[in-house]
Formats: sequence, structure tokens, C-alpha cells
Amino acid sequence: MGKKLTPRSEDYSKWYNELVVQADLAENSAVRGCMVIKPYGYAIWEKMQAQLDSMFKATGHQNAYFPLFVPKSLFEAEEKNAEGFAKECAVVTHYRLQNDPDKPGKLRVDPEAKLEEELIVRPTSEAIIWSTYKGWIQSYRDLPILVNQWANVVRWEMRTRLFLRTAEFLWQEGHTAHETKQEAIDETIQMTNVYSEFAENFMAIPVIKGLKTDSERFAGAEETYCIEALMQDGKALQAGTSHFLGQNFAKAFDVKFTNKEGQQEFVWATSWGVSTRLMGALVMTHSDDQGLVLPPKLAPIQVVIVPIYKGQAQLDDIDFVVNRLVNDLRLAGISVKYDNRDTMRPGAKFAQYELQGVPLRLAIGPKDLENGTIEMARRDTLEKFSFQLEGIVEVIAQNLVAIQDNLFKRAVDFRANHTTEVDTFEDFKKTLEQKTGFISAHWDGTVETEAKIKALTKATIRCIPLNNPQELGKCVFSGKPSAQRVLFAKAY
RNA sequence: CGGGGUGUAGCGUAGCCCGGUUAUCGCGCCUGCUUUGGGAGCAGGAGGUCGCAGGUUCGAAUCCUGCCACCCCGACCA
Repeated sequence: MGKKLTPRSEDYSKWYNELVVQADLAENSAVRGCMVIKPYGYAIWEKMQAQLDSMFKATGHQNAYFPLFVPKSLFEAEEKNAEGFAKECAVVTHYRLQNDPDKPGKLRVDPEAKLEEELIVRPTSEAIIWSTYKGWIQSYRDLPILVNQWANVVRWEMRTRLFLRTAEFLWQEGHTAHETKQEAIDETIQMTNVYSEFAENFMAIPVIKGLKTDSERFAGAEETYCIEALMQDGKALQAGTSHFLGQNFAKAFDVKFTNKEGQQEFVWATSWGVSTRLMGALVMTHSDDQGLVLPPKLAPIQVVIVPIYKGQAQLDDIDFVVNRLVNDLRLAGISVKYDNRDTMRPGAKFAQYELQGVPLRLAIGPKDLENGTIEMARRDTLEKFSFQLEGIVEVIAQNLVAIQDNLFKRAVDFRANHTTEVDTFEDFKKTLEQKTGFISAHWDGTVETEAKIKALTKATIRCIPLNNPQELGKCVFSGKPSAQRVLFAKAY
């Protein structure tokens, strides 16, 4: 395998190779920073999608789909939102190619085929969706609208990072419309909670729920709620956001409704999203030198069974036993792969499934057949145990639960060990350099202080945690009075 | 977009400074035999527009120019 894979080497691309490849595009292509998600990686994304989708449905949402292209006039309607995204938009200006008269066999953009109005490839869909909602909403009886979209978006970032900031990425974006401010705020908080439950219960990634400061808030939002996670290299990752949009988009797109009193009012809005960035979070939270470590609830393959044998006769005997076990496991709702390929030796298979992060590996050979046993290896701890075949399904089910719990506990411990309260700027800098992770410190609440700290240390305020204990103190930078601590970190 | 680095077979690389037969090595791949409780061994074999485009030269992976992509550091961001 060559190089060691370590979570701190920042050589994450080695694991990513199992999941994706960098898009290898045509020569002279201006497309960069995109990724091809391989089947195994996509299978993980599908598991995540399925779980999130069911959580969205359980909270009353429906899926819909809106166009990829946003006419420029719509895009610019909500000024702050447009301004925030303007610098990273792909723009369609023409709609036709033609043979190049100067270069035989080559194509060129037909200069006659210029669009009247440029189309923006959506970097987010508020504009196109709210221009559509205008036609859907007249009365309070039309509200709320609780819609989610699974889509791809394009953000032409100056600098891309695989999974964490690709030029094109897959995500879901919820866009809801409400009668009252409180209802919209409740929705925003509800979806923050959905995200945090998903991250913790399914991805086994502990997250801090909080509010963004003015400078980190989504362009066009009144308030941005977020979940912040801590990666193994001590950097923070914004894992999901939920925005209370106030009436900004309703005003920009003139979306009014008649309330119960017969008066015209602007609609209240939210939007919320998580993306394929979460797959990066999964890798950077749990993986080790052996490769990926997947939480059982999101592993495309939860259990892999590897036969150890000499000759076809032994394999036949093992097949007989294992086929029954596979059947029992499937009946128990456990996804299992029996890898009895004769083209790869057991050791190579072990290594491959470790790289892929399969939570449990079973090995069975002639000795086991004699003794009625089977060997089980845990991916999270790399421990091996021998069990009686009798009752093994129950043991496997228990171990899958144990792995899920252990991954979460490990990540919680890591975060606890990398969260530090500091009260002086000296300690702030020292902690950031030597220990990394989250720093809990007092802040005077001003944009200026936040910017200065960022300029000096590269650390930003990740969030003001929800339900933050109020505690009088002095700003770690300015010394001015502060009512609470906030969380700082270097972020991706 | 600024600074630094890289680009040679599916992957990782040597060669480049100092131009000169048929481009190096390992892994992987294919065939055969032997193997199989932690990444198999032996034998044979296939695989290359040296990132792209120009230029210099008798001759370019090597020198020059431009472009593209990727990585790291900034600014920007989910």
C-alpha cells in the first residue's frame, strides 16, 4: 500500500481514492475542482440521503425539483444573497455551438447564439424557488410550504478541496414558507435539530449546535443556525446550516399572502442544507491508518465474510455454512457480503475491507468448521474474537450497535480533549498552535474584534452555542465586558 | 487571483540541472503452474500522444514561451 494513511497527514486523498476520483476531464477543460463519486462512495451518500429524507418526511416535508438555471434578473433580486454569491457563479451566455470555420473538426461558440439574458448555474436555489413560490401563495391557507430539493449546485470557488469544497457538489436544500415569524424560527431550529440528530445518531459525529455571528451568516439570512464538528486534525467543519431568512426573499420576490384578518403580509422563510461535505466529515472524523472507518448505520456493507480454504472441496463446505448465515443475517436486516472470490487471497481481502471501512469482518476456515466457530474482527478497534456459530447473528447485531456507540464516544472524547476554555489572548494563541481544536472564550460581540482575531490567528468564531450558559467575563482580545463564551477554531 | 511546488503506463516513481540508440524501477494487470488462518511464489506477457500547444535544435521527457490541471500557503466559501 506504500505510504501510511494517517488522519493527521492531511493526505486524505488516499482514502478518498476508494470513494471518488478527481474528475479527469477533457484537455484544456476549464472545469476544475469537481469529483467523480465512485459506486462505493455513492452508496454511502445514498444511505445518508435515505436517512435524511425519512427525517425530512417525518417533519412534514416533501421533495420537489427546480431548474438548474437561474435567470440573472431573478438572481440579483435579493441583493445581499446575490452579492454574497456573485463572485463564484458559473454563467451561461450562449446556447449553441457550430463548426469552427478556422479549425476543421473543432467547434466554437456560435456568436449568433447569445442569450438575451444570462443564466446563472445555481449556487443555491433561493432565487428560483422564491420566484416560483410567488405563484403558489395567495392565502394563509396556502401556507406553510415545506419543500426540500435534492440537487447539485455549482460554486466557482477560487480554491477547491476534495469533498469539503468542490466546484460542483450534491446536497439537499429545504426551502419553506410560513405565515408567522415564530413559525419560521421554529422551523429553522427544528431542522438544526434534525441535522444534529443525523450527525450524532447516524454519522457518529458529535456536533455543537449554535448561531453564526454577523460575519459568518448566510448571505440574505437574518439568522444562521449551524452544526459544527471537530475533525481529527483539530480543525472545525461546518457540517450543516439552517437559515431564518425573515421576509427578505418574500420582499425581493414580492411574495405576499392574505392573512386571516384579510390583510396582505409578506411570507416568512427558511432554508437549510447539508451536502456531500458530510462525507468528508465522515472520513476525517473516524478514519485511521488502515483506511476508512464507517459507522454501521451508514456502511453500505455492514458485515463481510471471508472464507479461508484449500481447494474446492473445502470451499464448498464453507459455502454451505456461510450461505445459511448470509440468509439469516439478511433476515435480521443486516447487509452482508460473502466474498468467496478465488482470485484474491484472504489477507488481501482483509486489507481491502479495512480500507473500505466495513464495520465487521467474519473469517471462517476448516478449523472453524471443525469447532463450529467463526472469527470476527471489529474495524473500529481492530480486535479479533472467536465465537460459536450458534447464535452468531445476535452477536453480530450487538457488535454493530457497539461499534456505532464506540465511534461516537471516541469522537466525543476527542472533542472534549480538544476543547479548551481560555481567558487570555496569550493562552488563546498558545492553545490554537499547540493543542488545536475548539477554544471557548469570551468575546465582546463586535465584528471588529472577530476580524482582528482572525487576522492574527486564522481562528474564526465557529458559533455561539445554543443554550450557552451566561457567564460574565472579559473579551479575550479587547478586554471589554462579555456575557458569554463563544467557540473559536481554525476551520476548513 | 498572488506566492511556492508538481504533472512520465491504472497507481507510485527514476531520468530533467548537463538534449543523443528501443524512457527506469516497483505495485497493479493478463496467461500458466504452485498456493490460500493477515496484503502469495515462480515463469512468461501486455500496457506510454513523457499534462497540452508552440518554439529552439540534425535530434527534446530534458532547453525556451504560453496554456491547463492538481497539491500546499493566502484572499473567498457549504
